[in-house]
Amino acid sequence: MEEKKTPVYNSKAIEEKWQKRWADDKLYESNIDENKPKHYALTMLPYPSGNLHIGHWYSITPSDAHARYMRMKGYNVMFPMGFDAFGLPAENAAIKHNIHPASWTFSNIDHMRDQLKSMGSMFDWRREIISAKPEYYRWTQWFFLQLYKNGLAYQKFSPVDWCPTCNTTLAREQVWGDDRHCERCGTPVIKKDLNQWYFRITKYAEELLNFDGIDWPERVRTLQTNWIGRSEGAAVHFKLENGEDLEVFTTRPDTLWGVTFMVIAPEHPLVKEILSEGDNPEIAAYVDNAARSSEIERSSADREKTGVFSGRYAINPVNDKKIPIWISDYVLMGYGTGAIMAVPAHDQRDFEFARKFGLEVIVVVHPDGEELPDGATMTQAAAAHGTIVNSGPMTGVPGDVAFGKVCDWLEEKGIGHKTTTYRLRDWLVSRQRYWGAPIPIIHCPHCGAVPVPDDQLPVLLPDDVEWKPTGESPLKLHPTWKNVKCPICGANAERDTDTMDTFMCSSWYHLGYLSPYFETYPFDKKEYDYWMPVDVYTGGIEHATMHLIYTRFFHKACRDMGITKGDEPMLKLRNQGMVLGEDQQKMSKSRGNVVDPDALVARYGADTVRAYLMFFARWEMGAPWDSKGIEGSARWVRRVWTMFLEKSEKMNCADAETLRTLRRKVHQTIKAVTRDMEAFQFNTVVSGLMELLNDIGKAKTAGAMGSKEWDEAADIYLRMMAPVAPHITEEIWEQLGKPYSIHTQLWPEADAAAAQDDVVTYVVQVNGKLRDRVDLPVSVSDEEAKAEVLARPAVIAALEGKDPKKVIIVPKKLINIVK
RNA sequence: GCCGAAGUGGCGGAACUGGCAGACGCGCACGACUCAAAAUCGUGUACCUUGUGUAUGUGGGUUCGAUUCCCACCUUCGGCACCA
Repeated sequence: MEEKKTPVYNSKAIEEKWQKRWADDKLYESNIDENKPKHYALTMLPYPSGNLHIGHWYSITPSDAHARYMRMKGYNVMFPMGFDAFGLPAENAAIKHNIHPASWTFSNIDHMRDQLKSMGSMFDWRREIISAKPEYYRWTQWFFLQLYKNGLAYQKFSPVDWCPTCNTTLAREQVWGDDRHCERCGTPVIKKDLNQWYFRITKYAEELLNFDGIDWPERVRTLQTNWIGRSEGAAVHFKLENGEDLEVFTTRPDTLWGVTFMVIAPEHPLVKEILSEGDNPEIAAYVDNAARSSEIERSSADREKTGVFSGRYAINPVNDKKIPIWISDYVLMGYGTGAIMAVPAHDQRDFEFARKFGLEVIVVVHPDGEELPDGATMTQAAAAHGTIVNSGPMTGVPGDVAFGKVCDWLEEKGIGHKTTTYRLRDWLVSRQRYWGAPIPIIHCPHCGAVPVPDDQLPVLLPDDVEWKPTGESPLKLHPTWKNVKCPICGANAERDTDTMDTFMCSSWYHLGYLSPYFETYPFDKKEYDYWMPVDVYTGGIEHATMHLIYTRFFHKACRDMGITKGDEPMLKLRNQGMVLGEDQQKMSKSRGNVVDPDALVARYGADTVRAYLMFFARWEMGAPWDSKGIEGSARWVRRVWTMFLEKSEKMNCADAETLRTLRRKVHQTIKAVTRDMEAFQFNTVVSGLMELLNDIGKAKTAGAMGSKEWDEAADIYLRMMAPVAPHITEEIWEQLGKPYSIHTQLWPEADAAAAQDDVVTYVVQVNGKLRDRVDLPVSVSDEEAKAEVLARPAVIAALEGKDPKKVIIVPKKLINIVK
């Protein structure tokens, strides 16, 4: 038999060929085009750790496929990429290998950029930004100064985890073990108070709770709402014996008459005052110890309560009762005022504390429908909703109005007022590290904190720094860098030696892409007006509370300063889950379960790796890696190759029904795949295409190749597959003699008439159990369907001669007979 | 501990608005091709006590009908403010 061999699918050659061609033709460069609707697709930029791992591919590939889909839908799409290049790992590498963080970072970036290019993604590389470049961090510093000049940045003393041996601040990941010791030297960490910069994100707490006009996942909105943690309550002024004020925040002012003691955080100013007034070893020891616990430990509800009596008393302003003030670490300085009124009868934590230290318990709420609890004998805090008792003027007030009545009463008496508190804390931006954007402030003994003048930005990191193995910040140790003249008075002054939290760099990188390293402003306003806001933002769910709140805050603050427009930076957010190792554990070098994408690309080609990553798990869920499963995607990609390029033995001789069925399936698949693309359900995009390929294969066997239905199927199939597998589809497209490039074609539209089924299968149930299936024409009426079904032998048998009580008909789907 | 999410065959997953549980793929089995193997193609594949049978983490509830809604519990994963 004479045979014309189809060339073997060679992923490497094809991918190199098209990647070069696309770059040469500037196929993915995105420029302002007023004639097209714009689409700004943004995906979270990687940290240049050295190697792209499979998680990056998992995040980026579907984002790229969706951006390609939007382009085929007719949008002018921008899909940029960059590197979030400041951060701790570079500094660790510097200390460990005695290499400059910049050289470590930039060589990692060069490698990772090549890896990113191997994915065949539609990045516009002209728009790349690297946050560690002076041309970028110049504007990070400029933004800091804008926030400062507009009263949104301030300095405050606050504690950091500190290693006294290494003489350095430790990040949470550098503190190990239950005894909280330094990862480098094992010394137990201590807290150290440093004067640090904060951004006033709490000013925007209320607005950040509002998600109107943005399409963000419910779970992210919930996480952010809980993170911000709005509580309505009252501020109440207790008096100390010396007449000083001690303010507490309470969500339950209606229980004020049940207060039997107060608790203040170990960091509370009153504690410092007590310690400064004389030796108190017990309190000092307690405070030291509390400083060594993490906040997560301290806020654990099931932790054994500890505390120490302060020796002081306060006066409850509602009844002039003298109550003891205790110090305990279950009260956090960062929430409310760092002082609480304790109502042990109605709060479980207060109750445990009272029982442990033998403090009084007074019941002030009579829970509805229960016996009045006895403070002396109760074994847990009572429900706090019911009628108020034992509460002077408030006795007898029903629970549902007590809150409001007490607040009014407090305001009338001038001892308190209704207020709202948030769990959200201001954003601490100072880092005692080298590899970050220097805080552009000069500290002058006469003028205070003075902004570095705009024309002197950026404040460059000095290159000639020394790396101590202890991790001490080289900016502090540099002999000359910090010494400057005050820009206002000319006196000898010092630069701020701290750098900024890297979340500051990533709060505005979406603006950086608009016009990278623009010289006169952080971005070109023309580009801003065209591209912003971001239309789709994709990235990991782990960023739900921090980065994604910071960037919203940053945008709103900039809006109020006249820099940005609109209320939100990112209209639509979609998050992916995590790819675990084959052992179902988080991938990490130490576990040895890391999957290397380069090896997979070398073996299977980027198209197969892309297809598998989109197919093997629900994108927003993630899943463990399965190294065998990728074979299925490899087979699919190869089958597509032979399906459309290899001539069939039987050509153009299929019967009409085969062709009609083929066409129906093609148009049904357009509907399904389009719906799933819109919904970010990439696994069913690929499975839908696989299913269609199976049907195309049957049609090919039946002789459909060469028909106009076949040509339409091939054309539509390749266009739908192009976002998933951009290289192979471009190659087949070319070999079929179609016009370059497949990626500039339009997305196919389903023909509703062609997609219409001829028959529908009714599911027949008796009492909810499947008893039969009946194929009926689509045009059948409910009554006709019912008659057909009741005549079926299986139904007659199941009814056992009884009359149906009820027949439920779901049109075109199901008939359930209730007997 | 707190906040959030998820539990479906041997495995990853599918099931659109409460309506056929297991699409698609992996794996496995058998067959075709081959001297043979690989690759490819084809067929089959939830379970059992084979029947008006059981089954979507466990136990309850709502409903004609529940993987889907409600309640309680268990397990796993993400975040918890200096990893990014």
